[in-house]
Amino acid sequence: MTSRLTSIELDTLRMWERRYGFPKPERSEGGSRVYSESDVEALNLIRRALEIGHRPGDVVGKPRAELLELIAATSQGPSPKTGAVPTLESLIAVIGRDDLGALRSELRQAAGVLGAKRFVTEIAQPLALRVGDSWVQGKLEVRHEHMLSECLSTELRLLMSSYEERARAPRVLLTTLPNERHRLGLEMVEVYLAVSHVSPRLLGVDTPPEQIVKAAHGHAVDAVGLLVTGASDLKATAKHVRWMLAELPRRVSIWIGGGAAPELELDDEAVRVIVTWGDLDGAIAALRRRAA
Amino acid sequence: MTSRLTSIELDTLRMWERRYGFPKPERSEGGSRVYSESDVEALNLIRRALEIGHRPGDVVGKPRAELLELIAATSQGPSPKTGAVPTLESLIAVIGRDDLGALRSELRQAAGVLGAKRFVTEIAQPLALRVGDSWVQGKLEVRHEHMLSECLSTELRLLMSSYEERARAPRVLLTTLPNERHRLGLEMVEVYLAVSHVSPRLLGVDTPPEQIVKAAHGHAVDAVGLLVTGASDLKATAKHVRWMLAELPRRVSIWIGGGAAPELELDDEAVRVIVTWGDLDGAIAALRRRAA
DNA sequence: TAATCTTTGTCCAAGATTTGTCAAAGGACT
DNA sequence: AGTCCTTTGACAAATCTTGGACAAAGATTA
Repeated sequence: MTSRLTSIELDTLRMWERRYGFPKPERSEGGSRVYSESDVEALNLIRRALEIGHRPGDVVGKPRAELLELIAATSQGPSPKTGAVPTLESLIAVIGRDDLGALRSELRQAAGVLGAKRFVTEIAQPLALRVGDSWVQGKLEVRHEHMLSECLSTELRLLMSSYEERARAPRVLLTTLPNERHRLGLEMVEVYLAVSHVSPRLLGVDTPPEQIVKAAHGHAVDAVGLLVTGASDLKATAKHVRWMLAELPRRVSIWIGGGAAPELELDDEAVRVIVTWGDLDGAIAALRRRAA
Repeated sequence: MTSRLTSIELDTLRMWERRYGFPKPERSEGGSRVYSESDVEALNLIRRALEIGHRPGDVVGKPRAELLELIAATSQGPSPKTGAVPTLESLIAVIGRDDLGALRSELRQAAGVLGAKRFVTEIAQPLALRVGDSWVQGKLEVRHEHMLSECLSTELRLLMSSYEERARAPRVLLTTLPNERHRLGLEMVEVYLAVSHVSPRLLGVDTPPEQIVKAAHGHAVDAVGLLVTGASDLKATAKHVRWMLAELPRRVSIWIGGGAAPELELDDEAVRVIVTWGDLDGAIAALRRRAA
């Protein structure tokens, strides 16, 4: 029987057996190789180790425990708790050099040292702001902003992946209205909420109001968070929000965040305007009071 | 009476009886074979075992218990620890229920069991396709597609985070031209490239051509990969690509992927049209040959 | 950057075994 | 006669085995 269970080429298996002495299957009467279950399991681990960059000579033949350790080690990455946090200036310099590798590792390190919350408030948000400004001033270009967005997005999602869903936590749906495509801010809020023991439901950007309302029902959320930047059409946004206010149950409040949020001038007690991280803390506290 | 209940050729059954002594049916007065019910059952088990890849000589004649064990071992994975991979149907059902938590954990598990490459080609890409179709058919709604995009994006970036930068690997810049906002495909390609030991540089979507060219220089890439879906303006895209061909160094090739890629009809040896994963493999191989 | 060495996957060949299909010939029944 | 099933022999196709050879990818060095 060919061991197709591992999606490893037959020739490769033979070569490993010849060179490294593993796997060493039993033989049936005719001489055919019969692989044991533990061999198959080990081969699957080896395959994963190879995918993340290890070399066959180093991993083929190692015991299961060691393989598991290897895989776990790289998937979480070494998080040195020491070392200086990079400054915004140095990060901007790295971005200007198109140095993707350096940017990634600096951000990763900052996230490890500072923790999720401070990474968002002290690095991610101000850095995005400053790079945006630099672009306006002509010091950086669009591609630099794109590169930073990608890296920050990756880091933020990495941070998110370590948070477990909490059963009793209040839920907040995060999204933007049509024609508003700034996803980065949403992801920062997502992490911030997760750290604050609120369960965020990120729905992506550019979502029609009726879909937001349906999703609010489907996810049984306690609040809907919208991000509004200067790029949005304020009049259309205000109309959409008013429509949603009428459609949503009364216990669901609407959070409107972003620089352009105050300009909407929506006057309703179910609407909360959020500009600073402090405002967000306030909104979270209000949500908990209501729940209690 | 022929036992066609098993969809096994008559001659084959005879041969098995001759060679392995199984099945050994009773005879009617005239000498015709009369198969028992348990024989039929065993033959069906054997057929399943053969489909998995076992050889007739090894499985024909084995007792039922052993056959069941063999089938169970492979159908639910090599060991009890690694459970079954969720099917596309079950995933779509989870999405339709707005069950974010379940979707996340199913995807995470699938990625762990299948490995990065197979997760992309067997889960992420087909699932995105089917959910898109379901949306068109009215079975799912936009918010479901949004939710899936977010979850897939998270998983893909998680997979990316375990790859280490390779010094000598060829580099490919990944992005889309203006007004093309499908990022998910880009992220799938990013992971696929990383697995293939090519260093991807994801620049985000909606990037002006002159910025792409500058980034290609800044990152010193060997190829520029663009994703073109049906949503793109084909004429504008073709114009942009031709402009970039003139501006980029000759050694930098342009990869054009996505369903709408062939319709561009760009005839240039520096341009590679990529529709299937196999095409991508070919492009990677060509890149390596050129580098040597 | 280019040259060199090591590692590693794939391909090839020749031989042994396994395995499905075909053909021939005989018997039983309609 | 014609049909169906039987037994038996033969054989080609497929799959496995052991090795050798080689080119490509990666790491190392100058």
